[in-house]
Amino acid sequence: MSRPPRLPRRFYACPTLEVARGLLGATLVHEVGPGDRRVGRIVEVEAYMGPSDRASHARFGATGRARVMFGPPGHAYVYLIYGMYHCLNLVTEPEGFAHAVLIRAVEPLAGIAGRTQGPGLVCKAMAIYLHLNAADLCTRSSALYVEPRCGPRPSVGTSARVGVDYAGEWARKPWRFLLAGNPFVSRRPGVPR
DNA sequence: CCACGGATCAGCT
DNA sequence: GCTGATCCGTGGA
Repeated sequence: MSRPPRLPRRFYACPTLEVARGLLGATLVHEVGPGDRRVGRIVEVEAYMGPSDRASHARFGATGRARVMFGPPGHAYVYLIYGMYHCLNLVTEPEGFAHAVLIRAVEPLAGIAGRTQGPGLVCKAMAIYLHLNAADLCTRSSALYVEPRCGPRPSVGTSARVGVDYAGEWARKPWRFLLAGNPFVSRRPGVPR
């Protein structure tokens, strides 16, 4: 019995906007333990475009928590936000570029209890915490990984990124991508809560 | 050392 | 629409 393939490192090494679009419809898997396999379809992501992107944690350089983004692609960047939620990013582009894609929402497929419409809720529902920071998504044994989308290319909507108003013109870049009309997207494009 | 604010969310007005 | 919860990285003194 063969398992579905994991997205390989060469997928993550591609230009970040391509990776972000390519992740939509793909399947995020966290094998927490025996009998606990949490699976969700990625329906909303955001691209963070390196040190020059004033909305990115990489804007301060390869220091502190952001160091993982400067490392090789295909690794998880997990951080604590507001002292109580976690956010999952997937590191993209070749080592040194510090680009990443934030997973903002998934559609529950298996093993998930609770809401998943927002980056903090995704991590809570899928038990993704700091222990997975810097985890490699591309090895055969990794507990966290992404399976490629199967089926036709989905209809993709875009908007400005959420919660980065402090970043000036960078906040207006259309680097949020979502499955148009999917009910598990965190909020409608352009419509505040 | 201390102050500030954040890639969030739930709950309340 | 606004606010509080609660930790940690950054930047200034």
